[in-house]
Amino acid sequence: MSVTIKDVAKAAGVSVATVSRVLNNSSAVSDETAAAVNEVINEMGYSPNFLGRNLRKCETNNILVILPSTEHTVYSNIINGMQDAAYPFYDIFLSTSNSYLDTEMRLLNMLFNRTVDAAVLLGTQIDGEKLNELNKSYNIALCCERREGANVLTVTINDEAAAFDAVSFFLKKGKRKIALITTVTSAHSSHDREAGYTRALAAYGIEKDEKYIYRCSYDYTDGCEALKYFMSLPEPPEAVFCISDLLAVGVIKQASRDGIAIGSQLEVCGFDNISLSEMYIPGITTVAQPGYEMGKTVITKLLENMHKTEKNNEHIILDHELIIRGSAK
Amino acid sequence: MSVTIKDVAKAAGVSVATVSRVLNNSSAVSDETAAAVNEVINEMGYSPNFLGRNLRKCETNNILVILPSTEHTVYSNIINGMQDAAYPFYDIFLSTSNSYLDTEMRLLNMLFNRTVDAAVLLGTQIDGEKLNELNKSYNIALCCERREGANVLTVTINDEAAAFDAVSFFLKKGKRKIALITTVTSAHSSHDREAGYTRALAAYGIEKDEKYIYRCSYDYTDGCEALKYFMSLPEPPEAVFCISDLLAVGVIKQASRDGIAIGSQLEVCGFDNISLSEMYIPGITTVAQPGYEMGKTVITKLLENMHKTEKNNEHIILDHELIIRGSAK
DNA sequence: GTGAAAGCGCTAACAC
DNA sequence: GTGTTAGCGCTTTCAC
Repeated sequence: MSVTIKDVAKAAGVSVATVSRVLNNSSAVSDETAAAVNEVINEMGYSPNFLGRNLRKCETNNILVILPSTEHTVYSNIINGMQDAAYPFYDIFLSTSNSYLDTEMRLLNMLFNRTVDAAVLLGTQIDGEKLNELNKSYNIALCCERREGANVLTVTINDEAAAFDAVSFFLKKGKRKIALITTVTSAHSSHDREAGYTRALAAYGIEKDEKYIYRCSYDYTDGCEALKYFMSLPEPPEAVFCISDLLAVGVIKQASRDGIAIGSQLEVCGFDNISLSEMYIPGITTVAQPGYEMGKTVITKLLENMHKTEKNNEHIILDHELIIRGSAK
Repeated sequence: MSVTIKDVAKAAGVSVATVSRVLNNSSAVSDETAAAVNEVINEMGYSPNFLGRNLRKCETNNILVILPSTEHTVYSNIINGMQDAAYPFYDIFLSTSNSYLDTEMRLLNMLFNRTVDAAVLLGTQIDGEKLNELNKSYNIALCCERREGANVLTVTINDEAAAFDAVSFFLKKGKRKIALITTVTSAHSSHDREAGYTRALAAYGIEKDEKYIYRCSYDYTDGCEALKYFMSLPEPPEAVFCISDLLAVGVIKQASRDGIAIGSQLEVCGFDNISLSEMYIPGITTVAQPGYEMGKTVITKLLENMHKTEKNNEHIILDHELIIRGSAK
């Protein structure tokens, strides 16, 4: 196999303890010895075997991040924030669950078998009770999606308030027939966003009307179908609030096929501010989450938890922002 | 700490060796003993510590995949293919380098310190010579981007031929003034695609004209700038071949601002077939890479290499496909 | 079919 | 300031 600490010790004429001290910048070693050891390390191309180190120290300095998918660019900023918060003490491993509970649990084995010290879940299928149980024995956190009943460190925006703001934007401009496109999933953010939609309407004395609500999946083609449905109504909506940018894209794409003028005849607002929303024609008005900050925060707090006896299981809420573009000016 | 194999052995009244045999489904253990041990394992909620196992076996069953970024959805299918090829024997860890050589080397430490058994690089900054050196001591592979001088297992499409096909598509339709938008990076695919562009023109007796070539970065705003430049020419191009879909998006976005009709007045072809290219208005004609198959292939071949004495360092080339959409019919 | 024991590479407590 | 040594949790060889 490869060169070990023993080989280095022998070649440098010192004990393995001394080599270990040099590796860990332990103070109690003379400059000359350190220099000599380092020289041997370089000469031999020695790299410490972390399996030995980790076993001994009972920690790996690795954090697992489970993404629902890499299909969406929503997570990009979050990941950058996470990596910046972790560096240089921890490494972030990304893995994707494709939103399957099975896959999530399989990935969490890395937590159970000590391959990683902690895990962050971005949109999990695991229920609150199970999360609480996991949180007793392991270091976990949620990001982007809260989970009902989970008393676990969580970082999100206030989805209800964000949706309220988006829909209020339409209302303030005089729109009254406002549709909603949402998803039929267990994702809590969808429910919260619908609640914000409902509250905004109520604030203007408008009752939620199920015929203006289209419930579907996440795909952009669902947005296309939604638009067809809305336009088939006797009184089509004047504005559509979508709980994701991808759905908004579908709406606009279908509108372009059907000759409906987006921004004038029909206004559209998305959610997430993925890079696509700026690039699309027209640009898509949307709600931005502070992704980088969310990622940085969740890792920072998680690391704190890992080095404390008493865990902080708070739900941290960061500020959202409405980004106005061509689809709803 | 947590429950160990020793605890299980004691509770089950057997030796640790027997517990280990049960864990590894070793044949030489009686059914009764196995059942008893498994019961204790479940009761105690025991999960083997992989640090111990991995140290002992000198392998982790983890593979590191270094992505340039998670900003782009190009990699999504590739990753799915990789995971399917690895499952259930290996886990795939994703990590992003943001195309920094420093970060790549830092991530490769996981290879040196035995945190992972192998690494796959999707677009690396590391030069061929260094890759060859790494390939001597470690298990590595390239995917998507070949590297000049690297005699390392590599899976790509034939970028030169793909670009040739795309540009030939324009030529066959009678277009003669065909522009190219490419990137000034070390990415080999860009050079190969430019070579394909040049060869296609030459096949029609057209000499490459630098005024029809715009060299920039990867961002979609570069595509916007490129279009402005091309339209400022005395004889603007009739078609534009972009080495990425994102650049094509920029071109089309700017065209919509400037009132240039895409698909008729100007045709545009991208590269990669990211999901956006289907969703855009108009849909973007582009070159598709067989992402899933590429990911599956590179992991399959890499695993073969890891269990052989003689490494297979071949360059595997998979088939590309031209996808025709509204931006160039 | 089962157990005893060595040892993977490393760190850290203890001795000097 | 440095060396000796135990031991982290596991697998595996060798006895029996």
